[in-house]
Amino acid sequence: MKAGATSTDWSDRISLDELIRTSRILERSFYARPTVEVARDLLGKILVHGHSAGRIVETEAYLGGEDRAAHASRGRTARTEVLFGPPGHAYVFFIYGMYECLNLVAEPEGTPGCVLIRALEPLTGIAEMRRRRPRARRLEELASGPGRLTQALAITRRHYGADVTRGPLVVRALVDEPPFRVGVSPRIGIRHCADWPLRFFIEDNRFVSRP
DNA sequence: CAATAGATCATCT
DNA sequence: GATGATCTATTGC
Repeated sequence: MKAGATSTDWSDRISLDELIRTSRILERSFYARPTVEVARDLLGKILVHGHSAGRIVETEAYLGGEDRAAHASRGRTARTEVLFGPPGHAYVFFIYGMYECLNLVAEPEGTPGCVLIRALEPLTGIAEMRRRRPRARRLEELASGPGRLTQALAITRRHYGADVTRGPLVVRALVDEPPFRVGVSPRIGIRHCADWPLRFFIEDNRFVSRP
């Protein structure tokens, strides 16, 4: 693909078999670190659900305590419970009456913090993703956005609390991860702490939700 | 292009 | 009863 072009090539970039053969599941210790580090290091990792998978190209860190944009800063409730539990689990919430957002819990158990997955570069199971998001006209519209990627990978609130170190929803690391530059910016679509630099993305990647 | 309205519900005030 | 970590279609320049 040439830089600047958009893609209407809907074929898989790699087979699921080869993807699994050339990657390893991220263990829980990866997530048991400061949220900002986990958010940055999740870039380039592979999110797999069933037969569909995509490369994480954009994330945001949501902290506890002073971070009023984070759900956890409002305290421990039924919804935010998983944020205070052990790392490496999914925090999925419903918003705007229509969309689900996927987060991965970070920090050691007892300390809240999570990483919002904001955009994926589709790799495998693209036909399946397209079936779930028929409105996507280009590959760039398939999973670039927090509401879009959960639709594309069929992730719902049923995955609330799911262990992403095992099971159908997992995150893997390529053994030979291609190098990339990391960009940093304020988070998108929030009202509190709107200038904190907690959004991370792969520079010059066409699948980032907003350049 | 950019700006804006509408969809629609869990959670909290 | 208001708000929100969004997306899409539509309108207007």
